[in-house]
Amino acid sequence: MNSEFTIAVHSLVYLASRPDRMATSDAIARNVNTHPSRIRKVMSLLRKQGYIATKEGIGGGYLLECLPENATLADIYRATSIGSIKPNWCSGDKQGNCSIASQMAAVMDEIFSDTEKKMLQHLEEMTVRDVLERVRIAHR
Amino acid sequence: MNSEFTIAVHSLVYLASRPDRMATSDAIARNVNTHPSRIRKVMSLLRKQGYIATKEGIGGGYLLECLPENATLADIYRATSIGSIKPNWCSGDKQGNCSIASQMAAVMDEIFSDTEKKMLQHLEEMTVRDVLERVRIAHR
DNA sequence: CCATACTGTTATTCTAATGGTTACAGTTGA
DNA sequence: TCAACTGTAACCATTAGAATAACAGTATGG
Repeated sequence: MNSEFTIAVHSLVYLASRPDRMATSDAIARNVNTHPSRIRKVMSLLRKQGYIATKEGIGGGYLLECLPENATLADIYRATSIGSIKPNWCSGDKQGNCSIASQMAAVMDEIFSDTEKKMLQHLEEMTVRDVLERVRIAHR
Repeated sequence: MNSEFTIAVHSLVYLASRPDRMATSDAIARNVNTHPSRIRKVMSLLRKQGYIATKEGIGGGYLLECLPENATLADIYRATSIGSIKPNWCSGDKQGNCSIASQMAAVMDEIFSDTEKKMLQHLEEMTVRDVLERVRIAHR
């Protein structure tokens, strides 16, 4: 799996932990330990789904728009990494006349897509608030 | 996810489809569309778990040792790709004193590991025989 | 017992994916 | 208008992944 999911979850948890629920890409990047530009790219995806709002200009940054208990990890996964469970590489040969070689890629595709759905059902049960809780408990 | 899982499933399905349940790495590689050496590497993993037997020397190759209806995709995933759901990249800074930055990696680790377990529960319900069936149905 | 046809494994090379960095235009408030 | 932000795209560096080569080990048939 793609690490933009990790970055997105971390960023939202970080925002949720702040009293004003705001931070700049720079502050988030320092906490996440990556480049501000990468944060901005991921935040862009989250903004398009309405989980955060952006304020440009001086005193700007990112603001958590949703309640931490309403943002599920499934939402975040869908916004950042859908399809990433499937490897890029495909086996077989679609054009060939062997039934296995020609159909395997399509069948595996279905299997990966079904598996991802199950994964999402599980991620549906965890929210940004839950993750923040877990972080705080782990910190003791 | 790692494509060795795909190669392993494809190879086992291919073996299951053969009347004698045998094939050389060369024949499997042609069907899967990769290099024989890669097949041998993956088959080595499957052999260690007892799903196939190897015969070296002339007339040798790989033999399906289990019943196709007993080999689940979860078994194959465990043999080839366990842990591959988790990205290599980790956020935060374990040494730092911010509770979020220092704990996030561990919490995400747990989340990925739980998610992988759910995935395995789903893969548990599909066998090599089922995949072969699906391939045959898709071929019509 | 030797030539042949296999597997097992490691090392090397090539390619694609990923993450880091830079650059710069656009936006906003003091 | 300047300074502090975001939005994006482009580029570079690193790493992971796949293909290939190489060769030792093993079994079989002549």
